[in-house]
Amino acid sequence: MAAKRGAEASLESSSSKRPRPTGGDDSYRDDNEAEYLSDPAADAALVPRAATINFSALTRRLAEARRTTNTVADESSLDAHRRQQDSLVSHIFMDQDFSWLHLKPDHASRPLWISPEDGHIILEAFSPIAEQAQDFLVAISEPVSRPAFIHEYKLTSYSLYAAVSVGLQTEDIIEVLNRLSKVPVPESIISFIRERTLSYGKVKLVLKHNKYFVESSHPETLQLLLKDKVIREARVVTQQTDTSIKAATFTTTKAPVKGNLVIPGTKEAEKKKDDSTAGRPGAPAVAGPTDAELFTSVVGVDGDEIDEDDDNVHAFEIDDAKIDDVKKRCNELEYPMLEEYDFRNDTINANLDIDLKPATVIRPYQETSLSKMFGNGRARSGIIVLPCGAGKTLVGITAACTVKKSCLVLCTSSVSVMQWKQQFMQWSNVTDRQIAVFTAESKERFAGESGIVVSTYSMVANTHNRSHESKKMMEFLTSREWGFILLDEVHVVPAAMFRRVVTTIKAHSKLGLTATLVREDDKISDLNYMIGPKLYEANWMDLAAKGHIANVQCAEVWCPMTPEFYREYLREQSRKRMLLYCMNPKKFQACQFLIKFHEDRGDKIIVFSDNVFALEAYAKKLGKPYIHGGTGQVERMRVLQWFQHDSNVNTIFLSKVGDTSIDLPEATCLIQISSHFGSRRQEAQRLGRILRAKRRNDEGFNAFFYSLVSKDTQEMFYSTKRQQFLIDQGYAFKVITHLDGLENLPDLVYKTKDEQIELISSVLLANESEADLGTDIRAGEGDLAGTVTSKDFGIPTKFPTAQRTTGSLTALSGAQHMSYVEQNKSANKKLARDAAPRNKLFSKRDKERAAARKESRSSGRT
DNA sequence: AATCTGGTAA
DNA sequence: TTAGGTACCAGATT
Repeated sequence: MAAKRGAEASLESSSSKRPRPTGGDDSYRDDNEAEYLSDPAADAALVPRAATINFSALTRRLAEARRTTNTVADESSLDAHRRQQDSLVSHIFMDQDFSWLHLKPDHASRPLWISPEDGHIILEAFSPIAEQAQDFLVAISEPVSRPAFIHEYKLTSYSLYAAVSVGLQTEDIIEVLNRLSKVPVPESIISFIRERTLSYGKVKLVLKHNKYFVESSHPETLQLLLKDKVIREARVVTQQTDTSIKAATFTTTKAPVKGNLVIPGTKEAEKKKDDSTAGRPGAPAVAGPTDAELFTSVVGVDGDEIDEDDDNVHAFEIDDAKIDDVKKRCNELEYPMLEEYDFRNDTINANLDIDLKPATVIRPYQETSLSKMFGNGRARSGIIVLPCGAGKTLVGITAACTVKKSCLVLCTSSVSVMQWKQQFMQWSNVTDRQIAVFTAESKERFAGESGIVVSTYSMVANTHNRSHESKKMMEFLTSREWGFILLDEVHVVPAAMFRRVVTTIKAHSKLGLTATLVREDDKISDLNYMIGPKLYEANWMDLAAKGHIANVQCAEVWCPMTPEFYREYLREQSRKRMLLYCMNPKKFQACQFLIKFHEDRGDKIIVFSDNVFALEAYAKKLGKPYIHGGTGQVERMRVLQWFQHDSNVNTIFLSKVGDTSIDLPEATCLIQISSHFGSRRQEAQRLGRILRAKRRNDEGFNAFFYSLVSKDTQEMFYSTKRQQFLIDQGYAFKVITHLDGLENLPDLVYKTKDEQIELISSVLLANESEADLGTDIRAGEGDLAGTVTSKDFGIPTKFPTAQRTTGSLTALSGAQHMSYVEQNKSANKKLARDAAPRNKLFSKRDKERAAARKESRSSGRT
């Protein structure tokens, strides 16, 4: 509803130029305008001046609208919260005035806006052709944010690199872009695309007959590269030169075509089985008539075949020891090398006779991602991004079954090693003898010349401190040549230690899989040359809409701190603060309430706490089983069994172990009570734990994700950061400031002051040196008035009335960019100073702590 | 098995 | 608006 308004507003015309509300320099706009007006070609295609875009007007209107609908709200944190949201909206909407861009006459049917400033692209996701447009945009640009109605993408060097590597051509990109755009594609963008794609995809790194070749269909490009010192020195000059005439110094061969390569598990594979005759040559890998329309008809996913069909390619050999340098160097020279493996013509490495089981059929998006990988009949190295629960494993297995060579699978933990093996057995026809596991416990080896090895990054990356068996195994791994290496959770690979696996293992092609291609450091872009470009990235919302993954309702629950508790918080150092806000009794109660509520609905609930101390305290108090790193294997299994099969155990508590290293059964509700700072990855990974729960519910949500946040603490800030990834995927976080009925919950924990004090003292006694515990007395803060009712929360009746923040531009588009800063810090300090007499407990504790500070911490695990 | 150490990620 | 505290893994020891 609100979003509809936003859509209309964005088409609103604004006839007069107006100064940008944010102030700032206006001059650039006038310059641009003059330039545009002076272009007669552009003018001809234009509609009257009246139809122009004005984002700033839109923004202002929305702000006004909100102000009037929301008179109740006082100058409160909720208000400040909104202000913060506004400031987080992409600056396109705030600072820039694009009223000088001229709409095409039929702009209404075209879904794109393109910013001439920085290559941002705005997609109207409600457009009838949005889906096709999305396919295209995902191929050429980086998704920035994809909430419900308005998507934002950005053209970057890497995204164009990826586009070229999946076979798109420069002019096609420009043409399709122009077709989809409401305004003529700005010259600045066109030249950016030309400039970038010119060199991209022109050079390939190919491993042939055990030798690495730099290959290109443009000999002049190779010559250009050889001018570089690093590359020249890495070149291997063979005495015996090829007789080809075309480029005297290079080897020249026929470029391969896709021919009749068929990816198993696809519809095409089905058809082929029926045909008794040989497959038709040139049949497109992407048979999906689903995206046949706009995108494929214009561009053609296999466009590069046509291009290369009759071309010759040229190559020179390089020293395999210097591969990494060359790759890096090429990247710097803006000639990133695509890595491709011509596995069908590899006669050196033994084939591995595996295939998907006949009954296995892969889903359309899995097929699409694989077709990007195998589009030209070779295996391209790169990364596929799919949400958890969307079948990443099957994509990997299918790829392995397509390549049919020896394959190394690396994952992060030994648990997922077992899972991979199990999945391989389940989906494909590998035999037990062909697949080997290499972990701390078991060091198997496959029988025969070829096979699959599954291992962990740390097993392969560690150099010293190896057991004898491991050493021997590593020799085996490094000495042989792998056709295919599968990197599960690739986002970990840029880590200093793990990145070495890419160079120590000789593999012809690499496929990285991940759900969350983000890191909190800046190393994620290293993957571009270490592994390859991002070949495909699924839109979570799309998959949810189509029923492949669960439909999740996300909410952030604000739990007020009690005054005494908050006072402690203000006095404490950062480390202890964390414990204070984790153990906030209000949070305790909220947690209890939510568990009760969802257990009554019949949900299976997982509660996450990063903090083991808090984890234990919560779990014990609420009488639920828990698992953390220190929990023994036997105990783990027992608890998981209960959770899975016993209808009396519907809730478990998990520490960080649950993030990666546990094979979690299905759950439908997830509650987070403490987490690792601002890690977007962790947040997304945790959410992924409930995505598998796809009850094929036709309407509404079937999974729930709550973040419990102590109000007015740093947690608010981190929480905002953490959500960013999910918000960009289109998830909307609702803010709940009040859980209705919480006070009336029978046997509510820590209801009385006495109980709360008791909690404090028991905690202090138990664990003074290791961790501090929060304290508190009683909630006092009045909740802020919100304006939206529980209906907006999407849960029928009975659910606690949710009060949440209302719109803002982001809300209109479905996202709530939430931001929180501690307001008025000086006031906080004052509060701490003027603190009423603290509980006696504290002064005693202070003394004790001062004494204990000298002693080094003797903390251990439980 | 339980526990310690060292190394690693986020 | 970054450093550091925390938990996990592998390997070795009794």
